[in-house]
Amino acid sequence: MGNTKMAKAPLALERFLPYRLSVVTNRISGALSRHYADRFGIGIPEWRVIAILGRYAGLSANQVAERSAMDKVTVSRAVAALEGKGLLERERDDGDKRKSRLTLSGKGQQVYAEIAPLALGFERDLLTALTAEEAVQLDRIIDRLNAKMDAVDAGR
Amino acid sequence: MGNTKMAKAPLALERFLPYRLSVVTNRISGALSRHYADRFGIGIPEWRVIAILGRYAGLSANQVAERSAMDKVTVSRAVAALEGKGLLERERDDGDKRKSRLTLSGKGQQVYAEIAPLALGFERDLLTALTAEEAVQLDRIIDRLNAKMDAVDAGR
DNA sequence: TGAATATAGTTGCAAATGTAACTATTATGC
DNA sequence: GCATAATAGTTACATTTGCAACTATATTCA
Repeated sequence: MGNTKMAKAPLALERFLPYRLSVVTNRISGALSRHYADRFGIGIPEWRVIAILGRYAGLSANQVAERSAMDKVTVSRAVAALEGKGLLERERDDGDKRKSRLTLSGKGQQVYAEIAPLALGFERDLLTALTAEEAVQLDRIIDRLNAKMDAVDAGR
Repeated sequence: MGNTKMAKAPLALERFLPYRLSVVTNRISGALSRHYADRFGIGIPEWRVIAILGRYAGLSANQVAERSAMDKVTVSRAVAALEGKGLLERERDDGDKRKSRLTLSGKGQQVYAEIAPLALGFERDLLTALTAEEAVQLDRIIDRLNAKMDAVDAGR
């Protein structure tokens, strides 16, 4: 104990995990969003709402927020934007008038049908950078980091 | 071939890698930045500039931008903010008057000396969620994804 | 019942960020 | 050596985002 040679690990930003994660993630998100921003004129929040509703029609805005890990303000604005573009319809819930059932319009479903394969193609291409094993590892690692963040958030 | 049962993989947002990466990364960045935003009143770009200059004093703003993966506008604003807070000093380069040598002031070095261990501690805690092996895997995976994005960017 | 509390969703305002245009200085090529 | 192009850094503007406050409806429980 008290090894006097023990230097403090220096902080090298380029080796710092949160930094590294942030850089690579932003590069990936940026490239992906350029795809559909260019072609469809929609941003990430709108795309997420479409992706959710494409699979689970009739959710409320709050349910979309939960499933998309976005806060309700972001969802509210994305929903308003999509409605304005005629891609989404709201229907007031009769049981609880605070809520709305959200569904993609026909046009919205068309967009979903075009974007979903595009997104999956992007993901497939991205995964060519990894071996099948690494893809599995990454998946598990993300789960563990999320679990860790759950714990961190819990103590707050 | 032609397996008629082969359904198109549906797009499940919660399994979609760019989405998963984005969510976990934002959680981590958010938690980390709360640490030093609360205590030191600085944001991520400023923190990155401090981290770089703490190790490499005298770089120009552009060199900081390269090493921190931020664009030059972001760096310019972070530098101006840090200068305003008295954490950083600029010295016009005599050879090339467009450039400045950037260094942390004494106060800036103090802040660096406080934040660096805090950040490393956060990283260490985060890594308790992973085995040593997984940490190595994640490192390699990030490198490969970055290399892939290099290739993507090159074809642009 | 009805006052207090909680929930769904929206809006307003301020801060953060990105793109493009701009200034100042330096390098290049004819 | 001068016109053109490149580079360092800043500024302006438009967009995005996040937080807090707000409206409307629903729930609780005294």
